[in-house]
Amino acid sequence: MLFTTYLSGIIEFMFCLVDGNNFYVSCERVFKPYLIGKPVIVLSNNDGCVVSRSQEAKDLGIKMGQPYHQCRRCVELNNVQVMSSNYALYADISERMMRLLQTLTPDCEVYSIDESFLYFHHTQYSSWHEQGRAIKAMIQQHLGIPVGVGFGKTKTLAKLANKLAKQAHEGVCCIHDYDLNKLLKNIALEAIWGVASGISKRLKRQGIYNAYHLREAPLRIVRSSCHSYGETLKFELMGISVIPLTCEKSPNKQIISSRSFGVGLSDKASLFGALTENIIRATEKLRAGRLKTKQWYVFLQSSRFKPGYCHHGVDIMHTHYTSVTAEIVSHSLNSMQRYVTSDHVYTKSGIILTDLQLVSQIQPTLFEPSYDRMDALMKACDDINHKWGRGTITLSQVHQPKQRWKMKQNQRSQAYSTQWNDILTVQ
DNA sequence: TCTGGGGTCCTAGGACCC
DNA sequence: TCTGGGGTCCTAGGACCC
Repeated sequence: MLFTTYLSGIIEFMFCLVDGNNFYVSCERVFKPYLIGKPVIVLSNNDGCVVSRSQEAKDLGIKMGQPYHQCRRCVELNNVQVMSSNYALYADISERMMRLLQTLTPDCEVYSIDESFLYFHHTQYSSWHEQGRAIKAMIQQHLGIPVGVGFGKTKTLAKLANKLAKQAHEGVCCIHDYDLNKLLKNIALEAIWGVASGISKRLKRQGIYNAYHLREAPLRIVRSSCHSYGETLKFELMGISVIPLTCEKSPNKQIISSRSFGVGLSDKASLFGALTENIIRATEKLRAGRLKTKQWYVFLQSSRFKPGYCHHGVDIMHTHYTSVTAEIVSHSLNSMQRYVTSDHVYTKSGIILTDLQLVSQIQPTLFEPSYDRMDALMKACDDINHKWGRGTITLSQVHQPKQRWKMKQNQRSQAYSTQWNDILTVQ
């Protein structure tokens, strides 16, 4: 286990977590300023669940992950503005935000679409709080996105500081400016990064009820209930950095593409069309990561909320590494033939690519076919689709009749920053 | 009526070997 | 009647994250 040397007062380093507030809602507000100050929610694919809420919507009691149909009445009564998710827009704003943060320090780990860990050896400002205010102002000025900034001697403490920052510290908090003992006594276990109901239940059985208890608990106790994971949490809360910053993005270990249809489907053309769409998306990601796969899993499943739930999937082992869409489509559809009967009504399809390998590290076998021409063709298709928009060239021959599996996205905003046709017009 | 999607890491336990 | 011990590898499933 690696420990970062921590000599208080001699080395003044700090981890920092910058996190976009209500990120998807904030992205929508950048291009629709009339949404500012109003309750707004963003829905998941198929307009199924709530995945982002403005503060006003949170105050109305709308929960994260809540099915839309459950809060529809509240939405109507309070005139909540509802948006379908527009991931192209969020991903683009995210990329701009991360690029700005990378100008502050090379030690920057993009952790998710809306948050990054930064590591500072020292600050040129009068305090960490001032540094945080400067970061907030920079993101606000360049992108119009409000962020929270938290500082701590470990990633776990920075994460905690970020949470506190959003509650009552003008969006900035350095956790070491406060009486840490007192503070941790008021932090519930579930508020700690990496602790959810399962682990908290186990810790409570040992008499550990808050962050302070966990930090002070004997190693033997945390080990017995949570193995090395509990140990990591304890050290991180003590201010001893155990979870390192990982600036280099490691290659994916798996790639998933799955979608619900919105309606139940049982006809072969629609189901194979949906599966093909999944495979096209997954293989595009595969090639974008300069990877190939030798093993994958395709599946069809029915609604979990209806009686007679079924899940049918096939594990496919290929003879060699490939990233050719048509090849994966053809093997997958052949294997799924037996499950596509009129007896089954499915609502979701998907593919999981596993056994991924970087193209540069693949050792070809003596008897496998040459992929040079197919790889070149795939690259040309990807380039064209990237330049002229997804779907300009279809990567599979499967007949796609009415596209009944297409997502419901009734309230989607435009792709303001990634599609020429959607660019705002200034009068 | 309507209930998301995409990831990682860890552990227990089975299978197998000598 | 009594049925070893130590090791590796793989996988399913749990737990967590956003």
